[in-house]
Amino acid sequence: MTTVTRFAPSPTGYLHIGGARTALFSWLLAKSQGGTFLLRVEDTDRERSTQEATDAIIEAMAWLDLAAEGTAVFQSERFDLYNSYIDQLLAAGRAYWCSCTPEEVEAMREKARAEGKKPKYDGRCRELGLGPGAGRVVRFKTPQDGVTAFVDKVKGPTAVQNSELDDMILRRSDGAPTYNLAVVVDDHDMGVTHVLRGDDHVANTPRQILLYQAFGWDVPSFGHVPMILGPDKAKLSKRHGALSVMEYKKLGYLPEALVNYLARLGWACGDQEIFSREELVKLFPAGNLGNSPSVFDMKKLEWLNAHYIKESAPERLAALLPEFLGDTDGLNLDPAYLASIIPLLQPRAKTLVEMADMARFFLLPTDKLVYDEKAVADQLKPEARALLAELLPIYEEASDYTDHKALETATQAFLDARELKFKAVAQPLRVALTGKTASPGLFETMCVLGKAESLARIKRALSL
RNA sequence: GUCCCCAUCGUCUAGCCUGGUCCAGGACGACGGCCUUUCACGCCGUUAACAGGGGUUCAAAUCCCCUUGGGGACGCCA
Repeated sequence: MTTVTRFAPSPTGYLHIGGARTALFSWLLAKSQGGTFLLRVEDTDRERSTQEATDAIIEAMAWLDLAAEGTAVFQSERFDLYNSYIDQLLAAGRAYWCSCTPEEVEAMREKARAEGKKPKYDGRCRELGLGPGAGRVVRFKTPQDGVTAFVDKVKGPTAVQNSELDDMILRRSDGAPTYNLAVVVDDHDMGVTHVLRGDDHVANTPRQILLYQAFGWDVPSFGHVPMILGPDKAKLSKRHGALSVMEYKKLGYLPEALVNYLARLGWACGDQEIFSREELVKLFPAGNLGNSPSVFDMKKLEWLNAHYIKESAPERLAALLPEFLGDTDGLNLDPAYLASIIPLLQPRAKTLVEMADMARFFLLPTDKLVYDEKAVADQLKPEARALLAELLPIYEEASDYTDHKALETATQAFLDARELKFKAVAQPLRVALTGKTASPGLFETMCVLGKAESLARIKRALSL
C-alpha cells in the first residue's frame, strides 16, 4: 500500500511557521516512501474562512516548494458527502438528533466544572429518538465504556477512557459538518494512510478513531508533532516576531534555509545540520521526531540562511535582489552587473535584506553616491587626500580591471616606494570608492565597479 | 477543575528502546584568539546540560516510583 499523507490547514489566516513544519514533515513522509502528498482546505467554518487565506497558504507552500498532488480538496464543496455519511450513522443507530441549545449545553458544562468534573454534554437526548428539526444537531453516540488506544508515531502508545469523551456534534444546526466528522470522512475518502499533524489534535484522535470504527473503516496511522515555542517558552505567536512563512521571504530568507531550519526543529538525524532536499527525503525516516516542544531560534535560522546564500548561484540571487532594494530609482540593475557584485556580498550577508543594503553603493551612479559624513571626516584628511591624488594616475594607467591582484600589486609598489604601510591608503580609498568604512575587498570592488566608475569616485571624493 | 503529554548546555539536539565505550557528543549563540586593507567569511579554542528526590543494579542520562516545573485538550473552531 502506498503512503498517502496530507496537509489540512483551515484558511483563517496565513501559513504560519508551525503549520509549515507539519506540512513539511507530511510532505517528507510521503516522498520518503515514494508516496503521495495531498492538500485539503478545511473551510467548513464559512464565517472564518477566506479566499485570501487560501491563496496565501497555497502561495507559501509553493514558495517552500511543498507541492501537493493534484488539486486541493475543499471541504466546503463536500457537504453532501458528509451528510450522507451522517445519515448512515443515524440509520445505524450510532448517532442521534439532539435539541439542546448551546446555552443549555454550556450550563451542563458549567455545572460539571463546578462539581470538579470534566465539562461534558450529558447525553440527555441520546435515547429520545428525536428526528430532524430546526436548531437540532446530530451527535455521535460515543461508547460509554472501554478504552480507545492507538500508537502515536511520535508520542508512542496513547490511550483514553471512552468515559472521558462526550457525544460530539457531527452535524451543526446549520447543516454544516463539524471538524471531527469531516476529517474522518475526508481522510478515508482521500485514501490517507498517515496523518501527521499538530500536537493540539491528540485529544481529537480517539474521537476520530471511534468514528472510523463506527464506519467500519481502516484507521490510519497517527503522529502528533509537538508545537513550536517562542523564546519565552510560550506558544509561538505574533509578539515573538514573524509568524507567517511569507514574512520570512520579505525578511530576506531563502526557502531552502527555512525548510532546513524547520526540518531540524523537532527532528534530527545524528549530528548533521545541513540537509539538501534530497537528503531530507532520503534521511527523514532514519531520523528521530522529537516529542517535546522546541523553541524557535532566529539566530540559527540566520546562520542557515547565510550558509545557503553562500551556496547560491549569483545569477539566482541577482534575480531575487531587486525586490529588496526599496527605492530603485537611478540604480543600475543590469542583471549581469548585479551578478558580478554578488560574489563579493555572499560571504557577508545573512539575509537578502542585508545584501541589498550592502549592494547599494555599487548600484548608485557616482554623482548619487552617498558619503558617510563621519567616514569622510575621519578618513579623508589632507594627507590621505594627497595620497589618493597621487594614486589616481596609477589607476588611470592600469588597464586591466579584471585582475584585482594586479591593482593591488600596483598599489603596493607605489606604497613601497614611499615606505608607507598599506593601512595609510586602505581606509581613505575605501571611503572614496564606497562612501563607507566597511566594504568588500578594495580591489575586488574596483574591478566590479570598472575603471571609469572607480576613477570617477576617487575624483569625487577628492572634491568633497 | 478534569484528562493527557513533556523534561540533556541559553537554544536546536545526539545518546535513552537494547543500562557500562558518556567525568555526556555535535550545531547555533556568546566569549577569546588566529587570519587580515575595513567589514565579513574561514580556522582554532573556551563557556555551558542529564530538573529534584528515592529506588533497582556491581554499574543509570539510560529501567521503576514520587515530587517539582512546563505545556496541551476539554466549542454548533479547526
